[in-house]
Amino acid sequence: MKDVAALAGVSLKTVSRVVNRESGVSSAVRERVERAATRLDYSHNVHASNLRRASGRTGTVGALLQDVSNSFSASLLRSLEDVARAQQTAVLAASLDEEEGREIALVRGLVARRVDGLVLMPATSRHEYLAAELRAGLPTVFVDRRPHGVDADSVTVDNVLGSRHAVEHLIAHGHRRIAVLLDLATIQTAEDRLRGYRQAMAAAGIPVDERVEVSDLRTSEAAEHAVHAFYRGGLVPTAIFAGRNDLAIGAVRALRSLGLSHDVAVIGFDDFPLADLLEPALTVVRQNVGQIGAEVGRLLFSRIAGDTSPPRHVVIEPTLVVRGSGEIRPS
Amino acid sequence: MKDVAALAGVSLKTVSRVVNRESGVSSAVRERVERAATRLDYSHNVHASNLRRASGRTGTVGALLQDVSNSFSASLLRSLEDVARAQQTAVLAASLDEEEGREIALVRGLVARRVDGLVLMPATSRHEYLAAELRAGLPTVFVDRRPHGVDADSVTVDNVLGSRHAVEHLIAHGHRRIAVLLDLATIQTAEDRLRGYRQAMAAAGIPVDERVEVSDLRTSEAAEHAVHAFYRGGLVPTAIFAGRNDLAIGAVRALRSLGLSHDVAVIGFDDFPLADLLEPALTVVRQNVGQIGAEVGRLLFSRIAGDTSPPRHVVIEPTLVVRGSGEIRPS
DNA sequence: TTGAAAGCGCTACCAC
DNA sequence: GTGGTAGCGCTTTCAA
Repeated sequence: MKDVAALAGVSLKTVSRVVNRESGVSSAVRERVERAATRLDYSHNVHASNLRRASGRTGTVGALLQDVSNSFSASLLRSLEDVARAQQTAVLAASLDEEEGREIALVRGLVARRVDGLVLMPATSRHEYLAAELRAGLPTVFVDRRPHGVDADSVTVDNVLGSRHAVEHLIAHGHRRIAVLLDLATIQTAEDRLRGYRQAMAAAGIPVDERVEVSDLRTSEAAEHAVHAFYRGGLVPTAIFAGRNDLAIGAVRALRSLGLSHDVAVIGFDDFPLADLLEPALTVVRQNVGQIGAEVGRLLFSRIAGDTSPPRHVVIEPTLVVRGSGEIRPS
Repeated sequence: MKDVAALAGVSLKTVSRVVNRESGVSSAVRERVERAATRLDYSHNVHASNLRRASGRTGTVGALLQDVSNSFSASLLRSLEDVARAQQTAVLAASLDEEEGREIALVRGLVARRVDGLVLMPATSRHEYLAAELRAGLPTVFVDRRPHGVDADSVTVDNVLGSRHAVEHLIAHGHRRIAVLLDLATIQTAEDRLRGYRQAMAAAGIPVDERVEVSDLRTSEAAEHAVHAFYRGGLVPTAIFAGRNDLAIGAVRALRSLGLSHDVAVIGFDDFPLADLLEPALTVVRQNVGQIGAEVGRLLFSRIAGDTSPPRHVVIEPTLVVRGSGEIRPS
């Protein structure tokens, strides 16, 4: 910038004015400065700029998601990005893979980068480590999972409700032996989905068989093995409720290889591309990701803009998307 | 930092040493400083730090992809993230949606943020606008599409080869009326895939019917309409080669609704989750995304580490994954 | 082992 | 309209 000023024969401050499109520069001078800037390949340094700037904004937000390559996180990132772009803001994205240490280290990194805001799909179950930042006013929105031990904005889905509806749907179609596949028991959404399952079973007066309640499934393959184990072990559930989309896929794979895909009902939690093209098409509990992402963006940027009202907790109702696999009757 | 120094009764420089874990601080002093830092909720400001630092690194790289919510871009982002994390580097991710203006604006933004490196899946077809940055030594890796008008590292897939293999495979199964669905004709990968198609047809001595060569398809729905149009128009291809994964999905949808999914062969370019669970399972040309991403990361960080050897162009050979839909014979 | 002063690239503030 | 000076939060250099 010094060089540009020298070449254009003006002061530093004038170059700064031109670069920032401030008013009060004659067009002759402006043009001279711009020519000098191009000639020297000048590129503005926003970090130096922000360091001195009153606003303190960096035009960057952080998004810590479960895994940017899974369709739920990826879609969320995309909708956040769209809101951010409209606010001239860039998004730092990272995957946590349910690793608590990674979450804490990454949050520290983002804070050190002075992000204007934070979107967090936490891997941790206690969030006291964020207390200082929240007190200092760092705009933070929890997504998919609520904050624990601190208060902050959140956008979540009513997992208990979605899960209960799914299981009620299966029961209404005549099922009583309904298996449930779940993620790590320590993850709150998994716990809520189990609760919904149990509520529906209890309401229908069906005793729960813990041998068909399988938790801690981390991958599609794990779900596949679990389903194979059911039938090898003679448990023969007539319906399966899968508490995450890849677990549903694992279940479908297992049923295919067992030749049972048209005999055993399946409902998955969380929709995904192509669920409608499977045979039978997969009935799912849909979380409206676009709506969640837009809501997260709206909340985050209203905080960044200075909204200091008490934390808001947006709860989105998932909907059952009927496609076929969930309407198979017990044989 | 000033406050921490005051509270700990030491100089600024000493606090800096402690924060950066430099040697030459007595453990008594170190501990006093650390206590003061925690008490004041001190958080290091990496931007101020980097401003003065000799290395000039920011520990941030930019990734401009086609759309972070599609599975190809998302997987690429993920593998890049894994390499970056190992280098203590964060990733700024953004989607271009094939918009040229967006690409140029975002590159400017990333340069102004002084990213250490850039991964670019360009929307533009000419890249002279990057010349100054490349000359200045900004580590840049093109992915999926080669640079034009400038020289820079690239990791691409041999699209002509992959496409030719796919069409040869269809021809070997007895097809002669093979339709092809493609993205925007201006996108180089689309053009290459068309070339591969034509090479295979020419080599087999099959005349090309331009009515079944459909370009400029942007969405799954567009592909679906195109396929419907074939059969309404009496063109009745016996096989379809789809030059992008969502176009293949659109084709499958159309064939389903026409009741032809077991009569017309389909091969898609680019694998995706669940392609094996469709009925019939989808035969695809697979681009090994994990390998591409890892290669991109390796190249990028070797440049960041100071490797100034001439640009390298890594070309990855795609492979045909045979699953069923591509082996249907003409009826 | 510790500290003082200069300066990274830029903008705020006030003077002309 | 334009420019000088101070200073953002930190690291560098060199001296103690």
